[in-house]
Amino acid sequence: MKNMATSNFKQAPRSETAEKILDLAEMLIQTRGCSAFSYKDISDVLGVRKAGIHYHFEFKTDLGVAVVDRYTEPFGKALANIAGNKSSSSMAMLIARYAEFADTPDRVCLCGALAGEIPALLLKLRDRVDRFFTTHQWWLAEIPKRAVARGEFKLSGSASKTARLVFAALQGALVVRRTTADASQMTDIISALKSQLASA
Amino acid sequence: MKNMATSNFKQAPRSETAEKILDLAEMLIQTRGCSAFSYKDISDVLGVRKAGIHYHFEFKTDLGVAVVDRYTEPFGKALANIAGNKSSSSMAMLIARYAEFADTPDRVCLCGALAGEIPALLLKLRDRVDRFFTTHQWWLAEIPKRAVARGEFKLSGSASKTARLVFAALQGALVVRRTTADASQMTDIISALKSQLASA
DNA sequence: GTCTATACAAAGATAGAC
DNA sequence: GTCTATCTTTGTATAGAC
Repeated sequence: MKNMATSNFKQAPRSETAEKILDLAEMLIQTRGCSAFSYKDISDVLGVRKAGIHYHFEFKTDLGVAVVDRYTEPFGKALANIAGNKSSSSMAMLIARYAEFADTPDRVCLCGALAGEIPALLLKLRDRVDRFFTTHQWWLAEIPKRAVARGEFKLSGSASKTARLVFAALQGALVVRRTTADASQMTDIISALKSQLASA
Repeated sequence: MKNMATSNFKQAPRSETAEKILDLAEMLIQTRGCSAFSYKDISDVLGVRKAGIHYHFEFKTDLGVAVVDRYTEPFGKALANIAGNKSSSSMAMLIARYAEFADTPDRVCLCGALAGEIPALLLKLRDRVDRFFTTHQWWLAEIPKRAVARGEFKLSGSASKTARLVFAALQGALVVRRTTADASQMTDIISALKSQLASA
């Protein structure tokens, strides 16, 4: 787990079209999943032929990897930021940040969406999803540990188990919310999570 | 929410081949998702042509609906059973049952998998997933309420909020576990969940 | 460097053989 | 009632035009 905090995915600067393709692909994966979207979905919107997309991203898996890398980077920064914050509510900040980041209606966490079809993905992409999850759960354990060290609150159970619960609940909440299209699905779960943590 | 407990999906008796198709489709949806599997995946195993599957299930959506209905029925019965049980550990039974039901490595909850690609599904199938989730969360609120009524334990927060947290955590746990292929992902979350509920 | 025309395979579904 | 042969559309990818 060494150097987990600083693992990064530096990205080459990209053309404007490439960024638009990434935007659309990200949205499509989050709403429909990776297998259910095609280059046509993207080319239709951009007004080029399907093959035009292949120039920017030769294979679909490459496109998927690029989307994940771009998605992952600011997320990791936000977590590091929260961990460094010395104020008294880092855990709440963390949950809020997480919820907000995936706050677009109909979207789940990008990596949550991909995790749902892991066996259908090529290894390269699978690894990215795996890494995203591992990193996040590491942070979710690390942040409360630091808060405890600062005397912010006490921890009853194991930090890593609690971290896993929080992470799973957030990922699951995004999925459940989608079926009912009911925003309270998300807010209820977050409030339950907070009150559980407060008493821990 | 009336009659939620008894909503049922009666099923016509089916040929042996049809049952085999359902078995395979269920497995494929749980591992790869609905969009990522095709009739060919099934016909290859069964040793018939793709069109042979279409005889048993004319459209892919029909197959999906049949899979969900078959999956849903015993699940609902198990929940009703647990709710009726007068022993002292219904909540634990519930969680155990839930975990066990989806205990096959690499599989997530069937409806969790489908929820991940809701916008890519036809309405008929979407409704089934929606109903599964609604029913389950109803039970997850109802079961602790009954336990409280029997003096099994006290409830600090709202029952329905807690129910939503439990449900989301279990769904999320199944997804997260898959990426890491680490069984402790599931057991850690369940144990964290139980200890949270015990203190509630 | 950017895109179009085209190829090739796989998808879902129909019509008809047994 | 059960399955095969076949059709059409869509999906991914290559080769080549501008």
